[in-house]
Amino acid sequence: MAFQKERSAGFLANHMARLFANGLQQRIRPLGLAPAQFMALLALWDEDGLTQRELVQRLSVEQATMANTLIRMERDGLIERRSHPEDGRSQSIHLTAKAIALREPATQAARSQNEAALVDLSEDERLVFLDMMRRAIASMQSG
Amino acid sequence: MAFQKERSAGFLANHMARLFANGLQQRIRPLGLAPAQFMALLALWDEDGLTQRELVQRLSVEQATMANTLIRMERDGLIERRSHPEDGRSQSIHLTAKAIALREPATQAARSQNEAALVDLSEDERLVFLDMMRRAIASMQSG
DNA sequence: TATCATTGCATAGCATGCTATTCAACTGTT
DNA sequence: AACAGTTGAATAGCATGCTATGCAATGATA
Repeated sequence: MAFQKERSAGFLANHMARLFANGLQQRIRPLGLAPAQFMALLALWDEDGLTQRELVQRLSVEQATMANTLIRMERDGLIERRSHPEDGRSQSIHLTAKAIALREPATQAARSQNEAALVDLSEDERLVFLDMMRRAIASMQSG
Repeated sequence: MAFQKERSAGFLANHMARLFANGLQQRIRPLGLAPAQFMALLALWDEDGLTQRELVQRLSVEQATMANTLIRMERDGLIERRSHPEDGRSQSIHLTAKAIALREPATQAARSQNEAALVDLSEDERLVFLDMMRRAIASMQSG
């Protein structure tokens, strides 16, 4: 029996995630944001002054990935780093006024992209869909 | 109302796709394959001798992305290019014996990864899940 | 206290994916 | 045949993500 990519959850997940990322990128590019920067901002809008390690935990990416994203965010004037008073190894990451001001337009762009993706699903189906994704994530994380 | 990433389809899709890719990578690394190479092989196992343009259409990636993947596949001895008899611009992409031999173990690895991801979903739920992903993909492609 | 392990972060190197650009080969039209 | 437009592919440049290393600061322990 042949392996059919259209019946493969992994293939579909990859394709879907690329479309999400591309769509979000189109919408937030005018704001001067890239998708991974937006993800980091989500965590920082919720709680400013996190350390790199805490961002890594909240976004489930590798430390090296976050380090590079933070370099680009600092370059783009979205964050500044302050030395941590209690631990000379770590820094706390703080939003600039520019980044704070982007909260509403950026989250609105993300909501708009989610809506575009789920437009064909009913309200009930959307809840089921999100739940199934969470369950797949949990299975892959534990396994 | 705050934007909550755990309720965002895009955020979950990104996370899920990364876990799929990482899991597949672990499983096919011993075969000397990378995830994007596996995706290209899926199309070529099904139909050998495709052109780069045809691969682009089947896998829904940009031409430049496929060009780079093919460079790595040629480097790794998975494909060879033959000049197209009817069009001097294009080449047909052919599998090597090495790539042909990888079909069974590689597709088995992918099936295994899909199973690990969906282990918590019933057979009916899996069908619903795949269908919802296809619908989200269709919505984002058309919109 | 001297040593060893752990932890937080930076860096190198690579794969994947994108946009933009370039170039050569093909097509169609005049 | 000559020109313009189209198409197939390569390349440059960048973002995101990963693994593997290295290093300095911290902690724990003999």
